[in-house]
Amino acid sequence: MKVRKLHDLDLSPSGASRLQKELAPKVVTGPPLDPTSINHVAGADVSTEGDRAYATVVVLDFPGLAPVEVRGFETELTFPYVPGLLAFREIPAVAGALEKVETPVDAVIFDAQGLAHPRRMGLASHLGLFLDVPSIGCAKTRLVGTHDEPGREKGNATDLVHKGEIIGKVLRTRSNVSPVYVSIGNHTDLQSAVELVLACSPKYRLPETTRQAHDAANHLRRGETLF
DNA sequence: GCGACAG
DNA sequence: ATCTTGTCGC
Repeated sequence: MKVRKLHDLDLSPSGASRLQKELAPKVVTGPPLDPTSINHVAGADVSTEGDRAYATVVVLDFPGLAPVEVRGFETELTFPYVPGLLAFREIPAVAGALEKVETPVDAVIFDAQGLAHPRRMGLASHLGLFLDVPSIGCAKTRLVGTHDEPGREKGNATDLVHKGEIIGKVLRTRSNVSPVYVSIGNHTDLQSAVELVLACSPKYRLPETTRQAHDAANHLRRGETLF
């Protein structure tokens, strides 16, 4: 998969925050995704151990969700975890794994926020700026924004609002499980993002993409086999 | 100043 | 993210 040349991410926290503000206007919201034309969906995740990062990307056929390709990339972590600056810590590792993907992918779902970020530049949007395919953010917990509790049945969702803007959706992917936070990464719209995440979560709370990528990342970290 | 805070 | 046992509920 092509990952455009990314700028230096080795900045100071304040410099990183400034960069996010100037990149935010570059995100393209829309157009909608046509599920019919989606043949492959990818999921990415990172497992860490000390200062080492183990990133993986799993490509699943769609709508079957069977894995067709798994890639891993290991590198050193140079940036600390700072709420709001996760991209600067994990992008180097994830980008390395994405570059190894050979299967044509139609959309990527990241285990992070997209526009649902204080400066509208979560990892899914940031990395999405360097990809030619639509990206989506699907996080397990909230970073910013307020929302009402979505209905308890699968498919229910409420708006995630921040500073008067709808920055994402709080989606119940299964009945009676805690909801996930879905937001636009780049090159797609919120409606499509929600539908794709739902289509990828037929059995578990988290989409199959993130579940499998998470498993693969742990395998990589423990030096086990990747598919 | 206090509390919140993706992974 | 990672460290960790049992336990409550569908």
